[in-house]
Amino acid sequence: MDHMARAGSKAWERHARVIRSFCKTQIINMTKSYTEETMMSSDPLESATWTDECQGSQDEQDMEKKGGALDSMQEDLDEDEEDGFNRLDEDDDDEDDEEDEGEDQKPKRRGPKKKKMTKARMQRFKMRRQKANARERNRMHGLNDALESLRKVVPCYSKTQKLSKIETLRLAKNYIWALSEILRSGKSPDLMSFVQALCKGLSQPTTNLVAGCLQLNPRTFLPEQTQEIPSHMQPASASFAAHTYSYQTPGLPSPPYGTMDSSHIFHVKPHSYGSALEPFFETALPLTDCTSASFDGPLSPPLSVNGNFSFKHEPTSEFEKNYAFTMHYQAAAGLAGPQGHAPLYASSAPRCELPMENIMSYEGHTHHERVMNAQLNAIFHDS
DNA sequence: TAGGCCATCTGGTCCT
DNA sequence: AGGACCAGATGGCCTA
Repeated sequence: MDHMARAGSKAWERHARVIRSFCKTQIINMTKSYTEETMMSSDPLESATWTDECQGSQDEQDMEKKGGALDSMQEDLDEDEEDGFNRLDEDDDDEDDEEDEGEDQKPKRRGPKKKKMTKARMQRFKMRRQKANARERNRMHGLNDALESLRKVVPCYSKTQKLSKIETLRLAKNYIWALSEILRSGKSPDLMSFVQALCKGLSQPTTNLVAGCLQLNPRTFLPEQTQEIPSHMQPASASFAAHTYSYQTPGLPSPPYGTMDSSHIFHVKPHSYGSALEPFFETALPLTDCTSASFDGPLSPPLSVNGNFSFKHEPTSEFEKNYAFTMHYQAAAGLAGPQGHAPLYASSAPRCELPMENIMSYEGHTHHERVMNAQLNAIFHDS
């Protein structure tokens, strides 16, 4: 057993030495490559086999650079071959060097029986690597295309202010959940709760964007950190909160994305929570009159998503109040309560008829608008 | 200038 | 063997 252990140990040390030697060589090669790569030009013939996958000048530049690095590495490896240093495929059963092991020994020349990384093999390796890179690029492009498709069907789309990948996924998840909840309950939600559901777990800029797309003031539905849910909110939206936040996936990254527990959402100041839709309802839109408000003015300007709310001020003029959220609000005033909030999916909940040409894409993406109009009309119209 | 986001390369793993 | 998928590393770009 002792003999076997020693033999194993020796074999392991031999293996480790080979690895150390290889790593040292690779580090030297890579260092050389990176210092030379800016001076190297890529092989046009080789590049031609894969630059057709490239979709932009940036890609081409990147790939040329990397190709140069590969060529440089190739040259270094060729040099190493001549020096006998490049033994990538060493046989582990090499017995003739047991006596000259040392900690800092340079890699020794091996016998001719060792396999070499020949130029042909290196060439094959390079080609394989390049093909794999091209496939990976295509795969990621496909993934990005799919993500772009997703961006177009979630309720907030802008070509100029694209949602990030992670925000797109989160918004899509929220959107799916909200729609599912509507299907499950068969009831129309109130708009604010719907927006809250959409914005759950989103960063502030994305929340701004979504809110702006829906022409809501984020301040009215984004809570502050330290306040509690007003008790008088609970009949109206607490059930929604319980629904909405119970499915929150644990372990979301820390801010800016946040964990979005319910306390994070429903911190609405007592004096303001009931005014979530105030800018839209309080004056020009009598809750019982769903036909009086209509506005055919211009669309609002593009939103800023730079972290500041798009609506930094409450609408002051009748024009703003009317225009800020042109909607019809059918409410059973008595059931909606003084704050105008009814249970989210209650049949008596106020129904919103949203002129979708105003609330969705402000960039005139007609297809997207059609899709979203249909979807949101279905939500806020008679269910 | 730091941090966020992104594209790309790369090596590993699994599957066909 | 080769392709798909994945995650880590890296560097560029942009913005606050």
